[in-house]
Amino acid sequence: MDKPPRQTKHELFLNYKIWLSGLTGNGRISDTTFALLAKIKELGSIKLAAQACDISYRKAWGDIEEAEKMLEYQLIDKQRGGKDGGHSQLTPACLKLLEAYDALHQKFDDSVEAAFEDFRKAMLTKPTSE
Amino acid sequence: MDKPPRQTKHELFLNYKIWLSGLTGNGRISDTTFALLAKIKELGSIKLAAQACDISYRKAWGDIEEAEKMLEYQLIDKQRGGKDGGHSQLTPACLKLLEAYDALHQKFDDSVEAAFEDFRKAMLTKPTSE
DNA sequence: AAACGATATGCATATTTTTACACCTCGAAA
DNA sequence: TTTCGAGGTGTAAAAATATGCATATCGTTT
Repeated sequence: MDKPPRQTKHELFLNYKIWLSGLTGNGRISDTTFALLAKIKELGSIKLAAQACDISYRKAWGDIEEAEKMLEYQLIDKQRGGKDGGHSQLTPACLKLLEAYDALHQKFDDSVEAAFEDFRKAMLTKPTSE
Repeated sequence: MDKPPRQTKHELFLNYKIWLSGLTGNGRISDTTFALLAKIKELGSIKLAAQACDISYRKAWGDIEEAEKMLEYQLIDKQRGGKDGGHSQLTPACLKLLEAYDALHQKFDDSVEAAFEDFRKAMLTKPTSE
């Protein structure tokens, strides 16, 4: 789920993770949840998306429930029943959120790139105090 | 330990965490470990620093060991024995690392501020697809 | 050489997070 | 009206993390 980290001297890598939370702090929409949403958009099913993301259906469902409770709006239009059992698709609000998050993530990547480059350079200099 | 998150519409907050890892991925130097190192620098003792950071000595020691194993160089000069029992101080290499990390974190904060502002604005617009 | 207190370490016990599994619900299509 | 398979839900098991506790080690100071 996490982006492949960047290397520096001493075989050191920088990693990061971002997530959204509500006021109370309990409840979060993590990277993995967004990945799940993206897969639901692609595959049209929570079950298939969970499999694709290599997490249990139970966790997938719980994460979505938590996110919807936190945001206080629907992320997914869920259709149950039918010969095919059912299917799911993202709500317009969810698509918007997903887009905004993707853009946010991209900006993060760029920023991290720059910041880590400075870090790498700093690690090549002598310490200011002994 | 994590920075206080920023708010947007829907009482939404952005959180993030950064950490360093080695090649294998097992082993990490987290924000809390850097905070611990900073406290050791300030207090001259792993025990006191662990108390100040509100973590167990056991965890503090484990985190340091893990970090040193990962980096393959000493972060702390540990002195055992003596009337006072012993004390610890950061190595020059650790001081350098700490400085570089602090700068990295600051740049990160600034970038996050800007990126989240864009995110917040994006969330106020209509979705591109229905 | 005895004492003191922080470093050092194993291990058993929480706590948190994730998975596994059982079982029910739904409703279009056969 | 029966069937089918995904949606939906509780709960126990498992895995990953963190904590607590006991105990040994070290070496300067007294």
